[in-house]
Amino acid sequence: MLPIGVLARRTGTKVQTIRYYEQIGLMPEPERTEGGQRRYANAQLDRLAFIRHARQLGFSLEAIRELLDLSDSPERSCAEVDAVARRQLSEVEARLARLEALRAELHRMIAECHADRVADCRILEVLRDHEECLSDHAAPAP
Amino acid sequence: MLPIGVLARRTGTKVQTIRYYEQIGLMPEPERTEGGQRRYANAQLDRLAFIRHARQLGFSLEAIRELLDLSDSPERSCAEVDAVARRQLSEVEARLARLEALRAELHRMIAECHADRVADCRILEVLRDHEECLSDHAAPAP
DNA sequence: TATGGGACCTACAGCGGGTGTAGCTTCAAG
DNA sequence: CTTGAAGCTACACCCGCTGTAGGTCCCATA
Repeated sequence: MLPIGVLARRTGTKVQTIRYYEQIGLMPEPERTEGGQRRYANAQLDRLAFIRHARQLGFSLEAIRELLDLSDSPERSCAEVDAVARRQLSEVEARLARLEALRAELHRMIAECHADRVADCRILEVLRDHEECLSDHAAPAP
Repeated sequence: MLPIGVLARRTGTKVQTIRYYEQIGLMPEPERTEGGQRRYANAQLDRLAFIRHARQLGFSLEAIRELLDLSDSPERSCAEVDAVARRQLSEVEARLARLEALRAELHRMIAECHADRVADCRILEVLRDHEECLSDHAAPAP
């Protein structure tokens, strides 16, 4: 039975984050010592590792909740898991596309500026005047 | 003198967002009618357009504050403006790199899964077991 | 000039996904 | 038995907004 700090170290999570996951129902309430401290079984360690890994891949906590639910019913079709992963992939691809447009615009802005004084700075000019901007870029990555 | 709603429409900003910018000191306090409603001059319209455009390019409100300050002193060197833009560019590039790694991993996960049942799903397996993962990916885009 | 209804006002709560702090209590090694 | 690290709860805060409640103002039309 592991105390929360060990769980934290082994999964690269902050202690507060683990308590936060418990609060939002992503981690189950663990056993407690007589003094009220949390003690985790190995299953909880695995679950937390799963959560962290999915977070690193950019899955939202809601998507992770869904994946965990699915993973608890091993006889069901894995098409749903596939769908969650594909959705995540297309979100990542959308963000990539937006960021690539931003990179291009920033590049252009910077390359165009050969001024010395702020008054003649192309960068500020482009920011001031949307017309000078090539893309009508979408919002930045969330 | 424009009421807040007109400013909002012309810059594609929500009314609440403009009030929020005022609250955090990014937009100046405008004049008011006798009844207490905000009335903006054209300079404020330009300033808001600048802010929105910079936001679309992914600049943080802090960076925008810096750019606005710089743009208020036209005799200064524009090297500082350049630095802010380059910083933004490298942040965008870092996010791009991370997202590209994530995309590759998600692709691989999805491609490898030919299972029917959740029990044999490769996607969940990879998520469960970090060792199966190629990259030791950084955190997702913030 | 009265009225109606859209636009405006303030104040505050909430989103996601945590992080940080204060002020305690508990655990375990020496 | 002491001590200090680690744990506990409760709450505030980060960013960048967005939404809501409950009220007030403005101005075009009748």
